[in-house]
Amino acid sequence: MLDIRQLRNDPQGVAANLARRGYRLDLEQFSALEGRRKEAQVAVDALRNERNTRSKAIGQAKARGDDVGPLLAEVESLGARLAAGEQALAGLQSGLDRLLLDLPNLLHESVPEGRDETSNVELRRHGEPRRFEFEARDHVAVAEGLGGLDPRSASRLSGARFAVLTGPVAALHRALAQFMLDLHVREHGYREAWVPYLVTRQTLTGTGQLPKFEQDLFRLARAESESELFLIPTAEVPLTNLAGDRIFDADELPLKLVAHTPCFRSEAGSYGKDTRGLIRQHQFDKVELVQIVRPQDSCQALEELTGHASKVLERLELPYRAVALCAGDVGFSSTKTYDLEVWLPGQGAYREISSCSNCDAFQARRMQARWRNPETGKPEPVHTLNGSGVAVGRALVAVLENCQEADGTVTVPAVLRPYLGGMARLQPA
RNA sequence: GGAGAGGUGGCCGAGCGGUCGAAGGCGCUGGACUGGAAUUCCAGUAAUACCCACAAGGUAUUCGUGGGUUCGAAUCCCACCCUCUCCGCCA
Repeated sequence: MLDIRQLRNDPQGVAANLARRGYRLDLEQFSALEGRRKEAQVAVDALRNERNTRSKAIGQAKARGDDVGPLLAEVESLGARLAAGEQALAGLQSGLDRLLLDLPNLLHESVPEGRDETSNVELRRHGEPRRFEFEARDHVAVAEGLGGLDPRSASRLSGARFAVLTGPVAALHRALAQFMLDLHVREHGYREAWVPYLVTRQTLTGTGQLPKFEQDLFRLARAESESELFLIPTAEVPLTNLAGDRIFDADELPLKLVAHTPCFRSEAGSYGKDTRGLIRQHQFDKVELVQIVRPQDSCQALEELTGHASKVLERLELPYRAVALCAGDVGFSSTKTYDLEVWLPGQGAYREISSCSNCDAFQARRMQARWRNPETGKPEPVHTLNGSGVAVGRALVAVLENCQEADGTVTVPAVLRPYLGGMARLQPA
């Protein structure tokens, strides 16, 4: 959520910033609505003030033993007028809230211009894509060769975009997640967390997935109850919301959290994209990094967090590149995002495996995550960051494709071997 | 699923129709004391919105959430959510 004060003080500037994303902010609609809301609120406040004053007078008269009949008569029509005013105000307020909740975050000035991913800026490359002396297969072929992928069963159980992994492939998947978690906890100073995979509408509103992107989520309705829960699309949601409704002391920050969770996405609107293999699934595992920091620290924190995610790929010896997302490609809640793209020999392309975002105060304002700024003594929004460290399913794909051998085996990256009982090579069953 | 208790400010906790944004304590901040500190003493210390210069000052809202009763609700009524204790069931 944007700071409504900034929207009032500098509407042109806000509109110009959002325009970089390709988002058109209707300033006239906003200022008309905001003007009417303000008017209604002033009117309602005045009526409530009158009611409070008169009620107090009635109380005092009663205490003295005076006749309150005339006083009651004076107050007779107040209730109806107040109720009408309050109803009008509530209507205007909810319209304004909805408008505000639907506005994306302002972009950081360093975000490059551009409409879509073709304008993203490559920052650096790490590692040389390996030269294969045989034709590199894609991860589906490699995994099936190992007898570790069962697409028929997956679709029989759950339909399209689900996977069943078995044997060495399932073990490799588990090893990857555990390695990442350990790396971030032991070397990068994150606190391990285990969190709910089902969350409320309010929680998803806090991080920005709702109200606008409900079609991307799996929603669970509970029988004979109006209550509902959603499957998390990323651990960013529960982890970041841990800071919600809190006021941190300065010395409690930064708060660095990591969790390994499944993620669930309905992938509405992505029909036909990445239909083969494990790239795009309704369910996948991810190790997620979240930082809650002081506002002055968030830019630096984004660089560090991206470094933490990069380290995963470096330790796995996977070639990757880092890109800065351009204006049109930065997500709703983010002010600035770096993507890490891993080299996939099966596709001959770099594909996203991590996305690291600085959400500045945008999420903090939505969920009331604050810290007490020693300089002002006041509670002020914290800044929140999140990043994949990294997507486990895609890391599995990357290892299978990059570490495959001509004979169909897969060389296990050295850092994963301790998690596989020392196994150095995955063999066909 | 059955029985009971409860949800109040950064935290703990009193209040149970009117002057209650709410006693008391903890914590925090400032001051006194001290060579410096601890202890002690004094004072201050909620958030949000609106008027307004995001100052001072003022108004409104907020005592789990949403409704209701009332001139007036933290306090009474209804529904829902959540927490805790005991019993049952269960990975």
